[in-house]
Amino acid sequence: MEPKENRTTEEAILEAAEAEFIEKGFDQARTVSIAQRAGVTNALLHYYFRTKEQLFDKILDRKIGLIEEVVTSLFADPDLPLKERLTRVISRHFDLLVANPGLPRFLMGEMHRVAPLMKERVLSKMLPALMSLQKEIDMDATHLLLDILSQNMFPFLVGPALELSGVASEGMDTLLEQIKQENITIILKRLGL
Amino acid sequence: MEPKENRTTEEAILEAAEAEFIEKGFDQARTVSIAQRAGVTNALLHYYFRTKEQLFDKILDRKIGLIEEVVTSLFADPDLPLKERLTRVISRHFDLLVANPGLPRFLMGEMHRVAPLMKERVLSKMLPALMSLQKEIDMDATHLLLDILSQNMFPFLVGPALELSGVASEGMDTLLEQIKQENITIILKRLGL
DNA sequence: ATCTTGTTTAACAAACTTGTCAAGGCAAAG
DNA sequence: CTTTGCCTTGACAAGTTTGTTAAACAAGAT
Repeated sequence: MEPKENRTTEEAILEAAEAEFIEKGFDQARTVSIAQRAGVTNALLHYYFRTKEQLFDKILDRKIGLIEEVVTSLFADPDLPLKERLTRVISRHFDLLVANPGLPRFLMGEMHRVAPLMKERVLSKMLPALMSLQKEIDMDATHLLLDILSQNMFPFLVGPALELSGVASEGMDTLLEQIKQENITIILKRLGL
Repeated sequence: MEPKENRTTEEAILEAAEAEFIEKGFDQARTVSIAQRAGVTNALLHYYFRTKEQLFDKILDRKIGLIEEVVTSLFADPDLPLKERLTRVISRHFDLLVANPGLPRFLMGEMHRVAPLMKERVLSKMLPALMSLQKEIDMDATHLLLDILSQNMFPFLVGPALELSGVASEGMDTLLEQIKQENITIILKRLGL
């Protein structure tokens, strides 16, 4: 018999798992809670994904994939002006975070699980881009990249806790856009661009 | 009868708890493990500190206290030149992190527990200093402060994971000093100082 | 010496969580 | 219709972890 076209339940579980894991982190996430969210029993969850960790890894894979996309954008348009390339990287990275506001906190909290995969899949792809970038700037390229990540991620790390200095959700869109532009300006200014 | 002078066991438990909590976070921390580290039984731990959460709160109090110290240094020498004051704040904050390298990761991971206490004890004290600082600079003072925190904390957040770009522990001291000076320069340059 | 108060221990229970199992259901193939 | 293979379920077991309890212990007060 052909594999039945029952992606729905599997997808439902994956979506529920993604929400739960990002919301609560691996430790606080409960498999039964995920199953409930997906509208299935816990046994079914374990039927599709043997263990909690395997389910987690599936989710992690998805998210790392998103970051890979941004990283590969470092290669794109290799003969565009440096200023323009950096602007795009910062912008795309920030947009990624806007679309996944919980991602920074999730990755940071699960760093010990994330690091190996990150090193293997992302850092290796980043290396050539970093090497060529290094030829164009004075400061250490790795350090620059870390600063970009830092500056972009930090609002999302502290934001949920401090409610971004009391700003409600109304002006959120414009505030985020403002922060993004600011981050771009700051990085470019540091390189004298 | 006067309270017996048996601070030793209580302190031992507190120290063990601090190590365990910062090392593993609240969820992964085990009360029995803390008790073992302190060389006592788990029952004794619960005798001194009723619950795991109460013990955690005691530790959190200590750490928040450290941050309070740095924050209050914003008030110190109110008629020192702005440049000098900022330099001191960045420097003291960075030194605090050097002395407590696990603190950023700990605070970030436990943000949901940290945030309320942080808001009440630290942010309130920060407000007057921020108001007066705002009169002296163009950009948003809160944003500036977040950037300072961001820039200082990030190396400690990603450091343990990436091994700080492969740098071993030998050159660590000088590397940290280098990063600190860099952070100071970057912030000052942004303000045109 | 005995009482009292704070300390310490071993054993225990209660709750929670992950993961398994045996059995039934359902839809297409034969 | 029956077989076959995936899907689904309820009940359950096994392990962990927090927190309690009753009883013993040490030492100063009376």
